[in-house]
Parts: sequence; C-alpha cells; structure tokens
Amino acid sequence: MAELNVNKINGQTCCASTSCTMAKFARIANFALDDQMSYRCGCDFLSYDKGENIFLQNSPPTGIYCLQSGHVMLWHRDELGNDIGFRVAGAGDIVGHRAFFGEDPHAASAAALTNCVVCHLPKHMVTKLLEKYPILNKLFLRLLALDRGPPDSLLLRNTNLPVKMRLINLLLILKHSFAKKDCEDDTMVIVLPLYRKDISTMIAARHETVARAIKELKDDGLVYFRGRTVMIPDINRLTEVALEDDEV
Amino acid sequence: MAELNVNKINGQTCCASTSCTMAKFARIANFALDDQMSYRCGCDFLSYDKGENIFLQNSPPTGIYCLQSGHVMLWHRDELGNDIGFRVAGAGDIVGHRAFFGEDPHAASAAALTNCVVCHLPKHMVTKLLEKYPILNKLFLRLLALDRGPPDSLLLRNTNLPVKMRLINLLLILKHSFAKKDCEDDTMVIVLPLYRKDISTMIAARHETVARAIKELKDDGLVYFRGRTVMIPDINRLTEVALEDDEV
DNA sequence: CGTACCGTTGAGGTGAGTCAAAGTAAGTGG
DNA sequence: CCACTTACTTTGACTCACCTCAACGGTACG
Repeated sequence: MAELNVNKINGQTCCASTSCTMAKFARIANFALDDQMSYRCGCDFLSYDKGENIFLQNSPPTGIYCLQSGHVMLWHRDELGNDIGFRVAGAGDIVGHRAFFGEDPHAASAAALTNCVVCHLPKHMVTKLLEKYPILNKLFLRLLALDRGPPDSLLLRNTNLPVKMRLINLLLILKHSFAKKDCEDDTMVIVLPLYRKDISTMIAARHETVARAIKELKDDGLVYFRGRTVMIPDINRLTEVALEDDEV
Repeated sequence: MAELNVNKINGQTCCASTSCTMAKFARIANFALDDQMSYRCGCDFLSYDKGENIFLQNSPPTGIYCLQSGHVMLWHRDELGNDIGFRVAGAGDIVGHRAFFGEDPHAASAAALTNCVVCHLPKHMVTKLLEKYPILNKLFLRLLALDRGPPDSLLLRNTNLPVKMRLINLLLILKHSFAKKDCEDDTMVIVLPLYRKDISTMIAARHETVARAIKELKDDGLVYFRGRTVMIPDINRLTEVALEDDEV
C-alpha cells in the first residue's frame, strides 16, 4: 500500500449530512402521504413505549420506518451474545432501510430508547413512492452510501483508540442530537437517552470499563456525568483532546 | 434490550449474494456499453500494476469502477495511521460506488493486489445508464445495502473474538474467491494475494499476532500456511471450530 | 421499605500490542 | 551464478489496557 495523506474525518460531518438527507426524505414522504388518500391508507403510524422493539434482528423486512418522534437504538447481537449498538436515530431519521433494500433479514434490532412514534411505509408503498418520485432513488442511494461507512464506525469501534477516546468521540457525535440548546454559561449539557450499558455497546467496551473511563474524564476535568446528564465545561478543549490523541 | 434469538450468520452467504449482484450489473453494464457507441466512448478501460492505487482516500469520486480482472484491496487509514482493510474485490465486482453515490470523498483507497484491468464509468455515464435502465437503481440500492453490513465486518473486526477465530473467519470468507478448484484429495488449497500485513489489516490485528495465530492453527492441525499458499486438510472441521467457539 | 435495576469500585488474569532481533524469500545488478 | 539489497516473516520478552468476577452503593418505584 502506497503512502497516503489522510485528513481528519470528523464524525459529526457524517452524522449531520446523513440526518439531513433523511429529514429531506421525511418531508418528501409526508408530502406524498398528503398528496393521495391511497398513499395515506398504506402508511401506519405506530407508537412504541421505551424499551419496546420496532423490529428484531433476523426478522424479514416489511418496509421502511420513518421516526416521527423519540429516539431509537439500532443494535446487533453477535454470535457470542455481545450486543453491538451502532446507531442512535432521532426524529426525521429512517431505519430499517438497509434490510429492506438488501432484501435480507434485519441484521440488527431497533429498540425504542424513549417513547416514540414511527411511520411504517410498507413495501408496496415504497415502490409506489419510488415510481412517483424518481428523485427518491437518488436520495436512498445517498442515504445508504453515507450510512455507517468506515469513518463513523471506526471512531467508536477502533480498538487502537483507548476506551476513553472512543467515549469522547461518542459524546462529540451525540452532542449534535442531544445537546441542550439553552445553556446559560459556556457549559454544554447533553441529556443522553442511554444507560451505561448502551454506551458500552456503542464503543465496544464493558460497562465497568465505561464507568472507569467516565471517572477518568471527571478527574481530567473534561466531562462530568450525573446519571444520564453530561456536562462539558469546555467543548473546544474536549475536541482538542480527541484530535491530539489521534495524532500521537 | 429484549431477549432475542440470533441465528448464525455465515460470511459466505453475504459475500456470495453481493458478488452475484455485482456480476449481474457488470453484465448489464457491458450490454449497455455495446449498445450505443456513445456509451462506449464514455468508458475507460484502465490497467493497473500490482501495488498501484486505483483511487485514494479523501479524493473526490469521479465515477464507479468495475473490475474486469485481477484483485483489489479496499482499505482505510485511520487517524492513528492504522490501516484497516475491509474488502477484497475480484473480477465483476464494483468499487468506489459508496463514495460516488454518497457524493463524498472516498473513505478508502483501492490498491491493486495483482495486476488488473478496470472499467471506469464516469459520472455522466452512470447517470445515463440509470436513466436508460431503471432496474439499475434497484440493483445499486441492493448492492449498497448488502455491502459491508454488520455481520460481515463483525466476524472479522469484533475484538470479542480472538485473533485466531477472526483469521479462520477470514479464510472461510476468502476461500470463495481464492480456493483452487483442482484439488486432488480433500485438501483445500487457497492462494491468497495477501501478505501477512494485509491479513492483519483485515482482522484488526498486528502482523506479528497474525504470525502467531497462523502457528497456532498449524499446531492444531487445522490450517497450513506456506507463504501465501494456504492448505486446509479438512474444511468441515475448520468450519466446525469457527462455529463451536462462537457458542462458548 | 423491599425489590430491582443501574452504577461504581476493587482484585486478578490475560490476550494482544510493542519493541527488538533474527530468519527467509525475492529480486537486482555485476 | 553469486553477492547484495530489500521486503516479508517469525520468534521472544515484556508490558498494559481491558475483561472477568465479585461485592457494594445509589436511586426509582410500587
């Protein structure tokens, strides 16, 4: 393999653009739904309580899901029984599209992290929508292409990075979805819908190790956890630490 | 996260179906190429020597690449300078489609493992093809959806599995592409176009660790390496070992 | 005021990384 | 055809981040 100049790839850009694409589709889809009564009939709005599963790993896909509200965790259970969380989806996001277009059983389960409302678009309806709005083909191609590519997952699952760094990267990614907008001072407050266990599945570590990493971050004065509330006094410093350590 | 019954997912089914889709596209694309002279003019056939790069990480995509012959390794260099190989593509396979449809710089580089010939389909041509053959939309959606999903990559990169097991899984996946058909006795012979270093990037380990794992497999009587030639006396036993250990 | 779950802390073991060195194969040029 | 270079491979010794197991503290809720 020849030499190569690798620029930093920040998780946030990935996530942001993916969300953007999905939100766009959501708008288009809703437009389509309102457009014809027949379409509206084909679309089910479903409510899920916290903890419920929207679909299960290994079950055949029946359509695609569009989140109206709430948050969903996508996770895969491997052969050893380890759970691997790889995405947190929020309002406007689409889930279940990979299995749908792959025409393969779901490779992951989708569990509601909070109460949520989901719009289920059954197969025949997706087909109709794609016919009526060819632009959707392009959008879905883009969505699949950007979804869970190397850079995003590698910041969190790359075991060359110590757990502490993977945790920082996770926070930097999740802050876009969960940071409270109304911070008086510079302190950034993030309210995660994730337990320690959920965090651990996302960064490929045990929950005990996550607890220890959290303690380290507190000792460093970088991040303070209280339950599922996270306080970051200086977000720039945290970003710097993430980049610094990457360069070592 | 609720209880869940997880069936075994074998790498081979994944890889096989993806290859199949790609080969199908290649046929369709070639048909299209012959169909109109204008199309043919827009398509460049390029030769690459072993070791050359077809495209580089972080460079903007210019089209998609369809392998006519030879083998290509897709690899990503992370922020720490670690190389991460995640796919070996062969004749009929498509590469570079993720960046192309994602409209993002390449997240990986493609390096020729052996001398190879590649058909480069520039953007305008892909657009034309998609218009002329709408079925291609569906094929590409399927290709992207199946490509590098959780199961495939997790068998190789999941650090809950020891290196030896990840190596076995890699062999079981690569045998579909590289096994010699003409084995007299039951011994399966695989000729990999991969150095130890390349293997190590694919299973998230160091090359020294790979060497030790290879030695262990030899001591177990499961697999014999001689350079890049791999001999597997009893492929069924190897598969069993892979499945057994998964269940522990 | 239990019960159940979540979270923290400690002790101990180990798989795999790191560093260093020697061995082997594959070209290259004289 | 043989030195010589270069790249690939193996082995050993050492270290450490993380896992495992186990116990205990905290908090929510009926």
